[in-house]
Parts: sequence; structure tokens; C-alpha cells
Amino acid sequence: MTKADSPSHEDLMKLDNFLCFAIYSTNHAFTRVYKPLLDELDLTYPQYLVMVVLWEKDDQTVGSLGERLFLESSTLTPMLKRLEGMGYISRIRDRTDERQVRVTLTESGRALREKANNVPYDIAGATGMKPAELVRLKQEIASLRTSLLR
Amino acid sequence: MTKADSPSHEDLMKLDNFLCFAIYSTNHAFTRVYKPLLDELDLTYPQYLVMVVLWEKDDQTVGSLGERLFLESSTLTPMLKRLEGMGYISRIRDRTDERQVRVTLTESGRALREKANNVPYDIAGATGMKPAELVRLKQEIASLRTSLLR
DNA sequence: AGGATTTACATCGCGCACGATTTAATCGGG
DNA sequence: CCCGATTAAATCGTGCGCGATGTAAATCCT
Repeated sequence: MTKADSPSHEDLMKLDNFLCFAIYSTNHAFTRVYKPLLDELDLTYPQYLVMVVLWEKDDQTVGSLGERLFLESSTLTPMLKRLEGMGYISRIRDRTDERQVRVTLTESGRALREKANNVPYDIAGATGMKPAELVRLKQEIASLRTSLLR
Repeated sequence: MTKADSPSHEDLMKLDNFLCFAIYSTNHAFTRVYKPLLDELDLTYPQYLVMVVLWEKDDQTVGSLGERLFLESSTLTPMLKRLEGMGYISRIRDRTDERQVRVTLTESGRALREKANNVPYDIAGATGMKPAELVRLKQEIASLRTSLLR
């Protein structure tokens, strides 16, 4: 394929030219880099993301967590039960609207934040990218996500 | 955060500033976009990636598929058994090295390629990006993956 | 007011995905 | 030639992740 041409069909059918596969495999790579760091906190990677959302804003419903993380209640409910079992959060039905479950940090959950302080720096280091590059790439990918969900 | 500063710690702890989350959530978004297209082929998204690898080069071992896709045998073995059950591939122990399993396309597996012809175009369309942009972004993300796995 | 509809979460079944372990085959050194 | 080490898959247990479905509460509508 030359610079001026559109990719040929043969090119498009090669795995290495799939943007989705780049994303897919890089996502797995991130999970592997996070693993040893999160093992210290007894968290999985998705559980860590939930904690990040709660550290940012405590006392949210299952629905609002799902909206933030793009996850369904069928994914979150079991995850939240595990986090509750570990003592990091509590799940309580909302008094005024019993359909909703309010998720709040426990003391232990708030304390965990300090232990997790270094994680973003370690990860940023593993990317080998400069902060400004990271921000730009992140933004590009986020806007791709928006296109896909449109 | 101003243009000249490094991100503050508070910034770094916000979910929206996580490159990993952009990747994670965009990966899920891709899965959703692929779903209706792949339903026609009776394939899941990871199964489709396996088929793409085999369409590119038939007759591979479980190990080489895993190297290509960054997956372990514990993931591939059950997946390959499903694809075999659907009649798209066959799994046969290598005569000369009985430790290896050779994965080859069946006639039905090769035929499926034609039915899948339009998929890359539909996906490219859903990204809303120009071919050249797609290639550049894909390359950037692939090199990020390389850094992470180093 | 009260039945129909909508909303929020939970449950279930299925398919990844991995680490740890197991099994079987091959390789290598003495 | 044989026994220990290595290699390739498979197996097992755990945790996402989703769509379809269920359940109960809130809301809507006349």
C-alpha cells in the first residue's frame, strides 16, 4: 500500500491493521502492568476503576457508577458485592427511593486511596510517554469511543 | 492544569484522565459495534479475531495463535473447541510433535471469509475516522502496547 | 385512586481471560 | 539409553462482561 492509496482489501483483512485489535491487546497489556501494583491493594483492575470513581465522588448509585464506567448492573452488582465483602464499600438501599442502591466508601475504602497514590505514576512510567502525549492520546481514544457509541 | 504544568496529583486521580480507562472503555465500545455484525456470522468478537489470524495464515499451532493474539492456551483451548464445534476449524495433534495441536480452517471456515468481507468497512465507518488517521492511531496504540509489555 | 408503564437493580447463562497446576511429549547431558 | 529438564496444551478456579429476564418500587395517566 502506497501513501496515496486507500488500503487494499487484503491489507484491511490483516490483523496488524485492525485498530480494534490494537485497542484490545493494549487493554490486556494494561491489565498485566496493573496486576502487580493492584495485588498490593487486593483489587482487580475493574475493581480499582470503581474505587477511582468513588474516590472522586463518594455516595453514588449503581446506575451512576455504570454510566461513568460504561458498565451494566449485571456486571457491577457482583463486583460491588465483592468490594463490600472486602470492607471497602457499603451498599444501602436509598430511603426515599428504594429502587436505588447507594454505594459509599467505608473508612477502609477511603484509607486505601493513600496506598494507591503511586499507582498512576507507576503506570505513566510504564507507558514510556510524556504527560502531554498521554493526554493527547487519551483524548483521541476517548473521542473515538464517542463516535463508536453514537 | 495549565499548559506548562505537569498534571497535579488530583488530576491524575480523576478517571477521565486515565489513558488505560480510555482504552478499556473503547474496547468495550468496539465489542458492542461488532456484535450485530458478528451475530450474522455466529462469531463472538474474540472468535472473529482468531478467524482473521487463520484467514491470514492457515494451519497454525495454539502457541502461535496465542503469540499473535497475546492470549494464553487457557483462553484459546476452550475458544478453539467452540470454533471446532461450529465446524469452522479442525484441531489435530501434530504427527511429528505430539505436544502441538495444529489448527486449520475447514471448507466452511474458509467460506466464512466471504461473508465477513464487509465487516472491516462497516467498522471503519463507525469510527468516523479517515483511513490515514486510523492507521496512525492504530500505530501509536500498538507502540504503546510494546512499551507496556517491555 | 388504581392499573399500566417505567425505572433500578439483581439474577442467570454463556463466553472470555488469566494464573496456577497438570499431563504428556520432546530434548539434553552424562 | 535413560532420567531430569523443558516445552505445548489442557484443566481448574476466579472474576469480569453482556443480553435476557425477573422483581419490586416509583411514576404516569385518566
